Amino acid sequence: MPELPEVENVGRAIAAALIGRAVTGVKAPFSGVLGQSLRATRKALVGKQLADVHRHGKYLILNFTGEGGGEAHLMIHLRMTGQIFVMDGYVPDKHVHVSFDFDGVPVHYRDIRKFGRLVLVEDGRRPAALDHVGPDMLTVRWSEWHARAAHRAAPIKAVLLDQGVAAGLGNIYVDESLFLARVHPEARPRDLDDATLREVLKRAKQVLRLAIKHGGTTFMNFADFHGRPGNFRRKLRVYGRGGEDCRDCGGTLEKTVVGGRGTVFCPRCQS
DNA sequence: GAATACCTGAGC
DNA sequence: GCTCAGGTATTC
Repeated sequence: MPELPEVENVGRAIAAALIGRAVTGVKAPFSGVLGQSLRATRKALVGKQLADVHRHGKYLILNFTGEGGGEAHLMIHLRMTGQIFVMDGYVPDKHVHVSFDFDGVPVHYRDIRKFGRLVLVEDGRRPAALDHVGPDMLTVRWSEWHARAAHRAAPIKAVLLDQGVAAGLGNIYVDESLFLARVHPEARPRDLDDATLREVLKRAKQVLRLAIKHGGTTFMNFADFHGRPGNFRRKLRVYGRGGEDCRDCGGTLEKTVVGGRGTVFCPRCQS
């Protein structure tokens, strides 16, 4: 499941491989993942070159510029199973829904569940589509996050997943952050003191940074650009380990549902 | 603020 | 053949 670290790595890979190259063609065997028609997408992108790649939370925005100064901005959200491949010899299968040609370099968008979207937007950094999305989790300041989160009565896990508070955490890294901060997923932010909340934010940023460094987590579907899995999975402390031993205290990790999501935590360490 | 729709593959 | 997984938009 791509969350902020996986999206960051995809964005970096796209930037490294494609900046300076122009879109020369777009095909879409399944155009349902496009926010606009294939025709409109072609019209906006063909002939323009990739100038930079911007990430906000789990959203990527590819910014294009044309010869005559025209611009286009393609916002990508991979949701659950979206992948982008730029590999020599890659043969698209039935899950590849859109393929771009960048001056002869093929770029494929693959998405088993078709949840992801590639949408043309009007702005390269803060399009209207992101109005309801909070600041990026990696860079949000304590004061800003505190103002948005500290009064909330919902379980802290739900608040961390709420992209309107701060954007980027998904189910994996929320469970990991709360374990590292030693906070119970059902604890309510308004009942927690500032030192504890500060610890949660600090640990969330720490786990995101570390996961970026390790190429992200491959659990079900994530693979980088070249088809390689991320290797953060072996660093996971709780996610996917329900019923197994806590790596800190040796107790048994518990699996429950919080805010409608599968949740793993250590009842002894996170009290 | 909670339930539902969107999808498909994996694992019973 | 059924259930589960889950990010987000939408709807109650």
